[in-house]
Amino acid sequence: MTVRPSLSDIKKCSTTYVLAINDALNVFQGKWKMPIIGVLLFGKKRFKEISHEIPKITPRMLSKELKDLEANGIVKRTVFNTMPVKVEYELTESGQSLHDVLEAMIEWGLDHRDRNIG
Amino acid sequence: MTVRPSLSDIKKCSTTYVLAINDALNVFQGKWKMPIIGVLLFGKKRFKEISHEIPKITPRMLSKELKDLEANGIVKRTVFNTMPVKVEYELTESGQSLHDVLEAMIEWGLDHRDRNIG
DNA sequence: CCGTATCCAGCAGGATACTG
DNA sequence: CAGTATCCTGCTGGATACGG
Repeated sequence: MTVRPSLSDIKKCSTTYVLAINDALNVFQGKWKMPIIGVLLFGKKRFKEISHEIPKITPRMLSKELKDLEANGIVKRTVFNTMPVKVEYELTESGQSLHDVLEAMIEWGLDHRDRNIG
Repeated sequence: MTVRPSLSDIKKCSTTYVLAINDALNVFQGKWKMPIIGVLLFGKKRFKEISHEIPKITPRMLSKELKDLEANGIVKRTVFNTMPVKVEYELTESGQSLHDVLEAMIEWGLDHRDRNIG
């Protein structure tokens, strides 16, 4: 287990965390990547299943985003030579570790909506 | 304090959290918003100060992003009628509550870099 | 079932110069 | 100091149709 300075301790080296933020953003920025990761946090899924759980995503975008995520080591793709073909997507360790980020985002999203409506 | 289902409990209503994710993304998506919020988490700052702590950001982008954040209730802008003019930016309550999201992102960014290098 | 190909609009964001 | 104005490029992402 690595000991890491907390946010309030890195005041002095202010650009350090800006780089880390950019690393994170480069990986999951965009309209669809986080929703995809969110779906895959529940386990392996096939292309059609992911597509079905994310409203309005087109096959073009889903395909493209899955490739990006695979290239960044977030998602693993497995092809089964059955007939017809079966393809499964699952999160790598890196991908699974995005759980905390995603949960923080969801929590904040719900709170923010509460604040701006109720 | 509101009781909220954890990520693993909302499996059944799968689209609920997709909406929350989108709420969050709509607010802080983009190359500069999170870095700006990160800087402001350390306290009130003037335009020039923010600009100085975020490498490579142009005044055009900083101005635009600050306006967006203000419109979304994340940032508060205060003008002092001194000579020359002084303007201070600070986070609202909503903005401050992004602390957890940001810290999760930073933590993940550092870990991800470790994994892909060391 | 699991995608690709093609086309296209809109916007994010950079460069540069200028203003109250 | 705190921004605006203008111009421009490339990416993001939607629509639609087709292929292995």
